[in-house]
Amino acid sequence: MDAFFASIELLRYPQLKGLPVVIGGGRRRVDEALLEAQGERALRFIPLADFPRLKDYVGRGVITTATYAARQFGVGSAMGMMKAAKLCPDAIVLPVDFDEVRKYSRAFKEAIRDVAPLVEDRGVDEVYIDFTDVPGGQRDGGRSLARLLQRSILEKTGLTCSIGVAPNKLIAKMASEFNKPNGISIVQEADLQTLIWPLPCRKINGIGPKSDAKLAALNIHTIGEMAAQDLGWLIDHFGQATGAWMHDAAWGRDMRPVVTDSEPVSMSRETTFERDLHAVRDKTELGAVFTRLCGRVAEDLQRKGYVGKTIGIKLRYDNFQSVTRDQTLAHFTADATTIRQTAGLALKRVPLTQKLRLLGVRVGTLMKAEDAAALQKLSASTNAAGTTAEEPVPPYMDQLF
DNA sequence: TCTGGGGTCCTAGGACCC
DNA sequence: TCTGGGGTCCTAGGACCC
Repeated sequence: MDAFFASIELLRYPQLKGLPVVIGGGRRRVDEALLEAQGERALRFIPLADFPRLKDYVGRGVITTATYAARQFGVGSAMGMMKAAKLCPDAIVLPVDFDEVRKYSRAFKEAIRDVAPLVEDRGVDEVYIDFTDVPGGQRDGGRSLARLLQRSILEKTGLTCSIGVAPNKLIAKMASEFNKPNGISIVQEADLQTLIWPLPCRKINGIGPKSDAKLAALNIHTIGEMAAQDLGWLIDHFGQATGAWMHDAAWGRDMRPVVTDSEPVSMSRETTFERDLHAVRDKTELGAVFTRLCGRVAEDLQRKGYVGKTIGIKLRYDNFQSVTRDQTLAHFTADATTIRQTAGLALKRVPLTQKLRLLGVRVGTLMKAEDAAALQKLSASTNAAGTTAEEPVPPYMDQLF
């Protein structure tokens, strides 16, 4: 989806069309005052001059999306708000409306599934579609179907998207970047040398800043240069798995299927404080935040019907260094109190002399709550038969089952 | 006035078991 | 007269993605 979060706000405030607008996180809702003063309904009609500007922003947020007009100023995703404010002080800044984002996310995916059912979720604003067997999918090298999808998404959401069509996910992802916004790009196997090889390695989904820097140090800057390396040489420098993957990627080879359903591995909640907190001096505040995070994770698990076995905490010191601690329970849980207690034990294993800027809680090794319940019953009956030692059922399981 | 939040996957070491 | 070869589970950190 093109500039997804920003485009959603533009539907609500059409008067912002063409202007530099950034959508930013941080819990300081810059438009709270506006909302209070005018009410949600009236906001649509407020004059431009009343919208909050980047230069007035206070807080530690980053930009999640910038409109194309804002990008002209060098402002982009993941950039700190304060830095962006220097580049484009008069850009209008709005907070992410998560409910609205989820709503449009569901809507555009539904529009796609109506046409092509094999869809892999890649986050709120991105999907892979396997349209090998969709009627008409092969016409025009896929262009007809891509156009149909764009039209249908626009009709149902008012939003535009960019589509890359290719023989596999790796190339399709790169192709989708070629014609933004509202573009279609078709890349066939024969186009590898002309369209893919000249690109910087960083364009490969999976090559991040670290790998890119390492490649650059080895004097490899383009995908073509990567493809020219021996498989053995890449393995020597990047290890068996990564080296082999890099070689395949550079040659446009990717056999990964489009995965239409997958189970979550972990659920987490984390927060960056408005100011750095000290474990001792700000003990009360920190404790309250910690408990709230545990409560929210528990809520998420219960709402989605999962239980987990590994409780983890994450914290980030004022120097931005992060540490994590894990603790695995004997039983699955989704109970806030159990999570809080276990996370508390994990927190005790971490040095707390330095100030903290972030605290997070995670629950991993997830299982569907109903499967865990079935498992519980099974082991209970085994116990009754006397084949296994009796295991006490911890109190939080009562609540669950 | 640096640097969000929610995820996945990989690696590597150690404990422990047979 | 020095110490195997699996396998699994757990933990910590880090790269990367949207």
